[in-house]
Amino acid sequence: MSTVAIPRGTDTKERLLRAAEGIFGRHGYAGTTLRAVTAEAEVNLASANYHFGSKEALVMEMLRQRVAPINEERLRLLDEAKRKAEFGPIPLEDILEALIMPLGGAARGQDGTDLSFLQLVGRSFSEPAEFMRRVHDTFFRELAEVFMGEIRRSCPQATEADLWWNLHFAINAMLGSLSQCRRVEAMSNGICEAADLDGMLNRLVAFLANGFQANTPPSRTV
Amino acid sequence: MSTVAIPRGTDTKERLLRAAEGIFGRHGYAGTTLRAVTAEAEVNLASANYHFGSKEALVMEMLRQRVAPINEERLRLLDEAKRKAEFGPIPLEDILEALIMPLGGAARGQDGTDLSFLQLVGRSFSEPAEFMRRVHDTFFRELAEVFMGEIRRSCPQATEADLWWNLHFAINAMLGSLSQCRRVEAMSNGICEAADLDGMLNRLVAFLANGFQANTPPSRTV
DNA sequence: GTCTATAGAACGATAGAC
DNA sequence: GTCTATCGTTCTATAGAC
Repeated sequence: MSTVAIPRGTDTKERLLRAAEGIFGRHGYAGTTLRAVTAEAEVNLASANYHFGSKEALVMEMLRQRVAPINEERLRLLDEAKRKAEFGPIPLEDILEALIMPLGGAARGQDGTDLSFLQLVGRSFSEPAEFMRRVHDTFFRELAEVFMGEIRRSCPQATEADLWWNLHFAINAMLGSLSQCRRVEAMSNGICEAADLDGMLNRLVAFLANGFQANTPPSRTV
Repeated sequence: MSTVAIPRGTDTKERLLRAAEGIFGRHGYAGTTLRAVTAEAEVNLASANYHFGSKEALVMEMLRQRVAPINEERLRLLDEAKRKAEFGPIPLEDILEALIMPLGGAARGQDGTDLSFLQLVGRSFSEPAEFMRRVHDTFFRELAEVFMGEIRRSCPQATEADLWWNLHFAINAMLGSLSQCRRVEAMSNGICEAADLDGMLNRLVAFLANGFQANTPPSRTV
């Protein structure tokens, strides 16, 4: 059930955050109980409320600490790509790489690839809990604006609606495909391996870059 | 909070299924309580267990009744496209339309477009609950095999790994984008309208058809 | 089939000793 | 900061009257 045990010597607050990450990623917010978190963290039940005040605050803090560095890395890579393009339009592939690759980096811990982390990120986006959607929207909205600025410069022929729809499809394809990456193994009878993180991410970038070429389609009847 | 009231005269079992659909779509399995379902259905709390035996059985039955007709329609459209192509390779757009458009049809009830239904379908795929993933995999695996057969014939140049990865991306983009379609409105400041179901689905088909052109990408370092 | 009532377990949160 | 103990709530599920 548990993944890798949290090392001894880690203090209670940190143990709680790490345990919450695993449980929340596996069971979602409503399915996460403080009893399960404190058991996995091997700390007292009361310590969760002592350190964070509430279940909601614990999960929020966990999410914030995890998402913030990823977004920073995304902006760093985007900036790097901008300079590489000598401040002209950035190739679409490079923009998508800046968006996607930091997820791979964050999933690669010292104990090898941690696919459950991708599940965590995906779940945080599709959570039914209202407060979580609000926070995640806030996190993501700024980032989306910045990325959209570069995408717009790289696709001058597309309309605003084209661009936003395609970005919407790309974001959801990214989060869904990565968080559900175990399914592709079952579906393909093992032909595809989710553990090949680089292969997966490169394929995803290629798929989305192609998808982004789609513009307003002609009306279609089925 | 509630959507459209369930009409009078509907029998208890049906009322429960309809109410479960709304609540589950909005709050997920763990967040769905029989109290909320029976309250929305305006029936007695005990009736849920009387008619279905358990919360799990109720949600399963609701899902089964909803997903089965959609999959039938998908196969019907695929067959129609096959005949239209005179049993040669089907254009990729037509295959994707057969996969996607039935979701739009199912979301269009007599009371206009019901976007919460798309949320329900998306949620059923990303549910953390183990039993639900198992069932959904079963539902979907057969369908994926059939569709993959046609996709394979339409993309003879692609490797098996290419095809399965791209199908994986397409399925997740479809479910994620549709179930989270409200976000695109917020993100784009109203430029994109999720209520324009046809526009959304046509754009999605175009995006995914382009994405599918992507094959094994060259190794890439970031 | 539909109700009331409640069993029995799990939940988040907290009071208060150490 | 960490514990035990427990409060008050909510949950699924069921027993039993009608």
